[in-house]
Amino acid sequence: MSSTHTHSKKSRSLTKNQRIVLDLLQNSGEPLKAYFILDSLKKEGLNSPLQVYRALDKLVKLGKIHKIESINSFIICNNSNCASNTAFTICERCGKVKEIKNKHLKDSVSDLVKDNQLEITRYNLEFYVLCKSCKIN
Amino acid sequence: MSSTHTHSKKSRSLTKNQRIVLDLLQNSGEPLKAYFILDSLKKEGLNSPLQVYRALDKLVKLGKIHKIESINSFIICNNSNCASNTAFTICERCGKVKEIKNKHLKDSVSDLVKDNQLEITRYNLEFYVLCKSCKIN
DNA sequence: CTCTAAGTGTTATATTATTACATATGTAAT
DNA sequence: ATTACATATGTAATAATATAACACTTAGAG
Repeated sequence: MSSTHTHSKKSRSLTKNQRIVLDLLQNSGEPLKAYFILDSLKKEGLNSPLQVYRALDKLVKLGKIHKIESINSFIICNNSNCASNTAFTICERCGKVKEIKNKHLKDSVSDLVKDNQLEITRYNLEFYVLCKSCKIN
Repeated sequence: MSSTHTHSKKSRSLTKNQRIVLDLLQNSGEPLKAYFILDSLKKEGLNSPLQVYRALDKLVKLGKIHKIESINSFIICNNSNCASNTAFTICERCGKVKEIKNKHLKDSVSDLVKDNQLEITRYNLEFYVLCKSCKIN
């Protein structure tokens, strides 16, 4: 169908499936599970787990989303360019997840990685916390 | 049966299932998957996944083993008392996993956690690396 | 001995993720 | 435009990982 709209030279533009999965994660802001994403996007035409996993894989590779390993969930990347490095806090009580934006923390990690002569290609840091509202109650 | 051997007051002694799972992980030294453990211990009398998962859960709680989230595997704890805090390197090429024993690194993490006013209850750090032998070849 | 917490054994099922294969699409080079 | 190639798609089947539910047993404290 008339594919003459402005797609210019950007081979980086996302496909339809990648787009709708990214949009959902963007709008949610929370970590979502693959099968929840599938259910949510049935009406958009997603029918099988594979369609979701393929989109997720691609988005992870592009650095647009992250996988939080310990809860098998995916979340939009809030940093402009964290590449494949991730750092999260996860509330042990309510499960709330936040990406750590703190540049100082990330720099510190980078430093201590160097100090310890680890040749790191990337890292995934999961800090379990008691979040503010859970601490109060 | 005669349970008159010296179990003294230590209610901390492991049960049979916990024991054989721990022994397997101890002897292996590598990360093992739950269903691999199940297969390996069929001859010892383990018949169902649940028996394995229950033993693993308990051993994790006791701090005797760790779960490496990103590969759904379990590994013996090499540190005397890392509680539930874990730090691993994972080779991106061969998959080899090593627990980071480096006290300096762990101290540094603790420090920067304090510096950043994160109230951490525990953490799981996964550093992806290119291990020595993979770097050479 | 009795109570209780923890562990066991088993079946069934839920959740998470991949394999395989045929088809379609986008991009670049001819 | 035609070919070639990498990437993406759609679909069905299945693999891999983990938990629920239930009846029963064991170990240790009082």
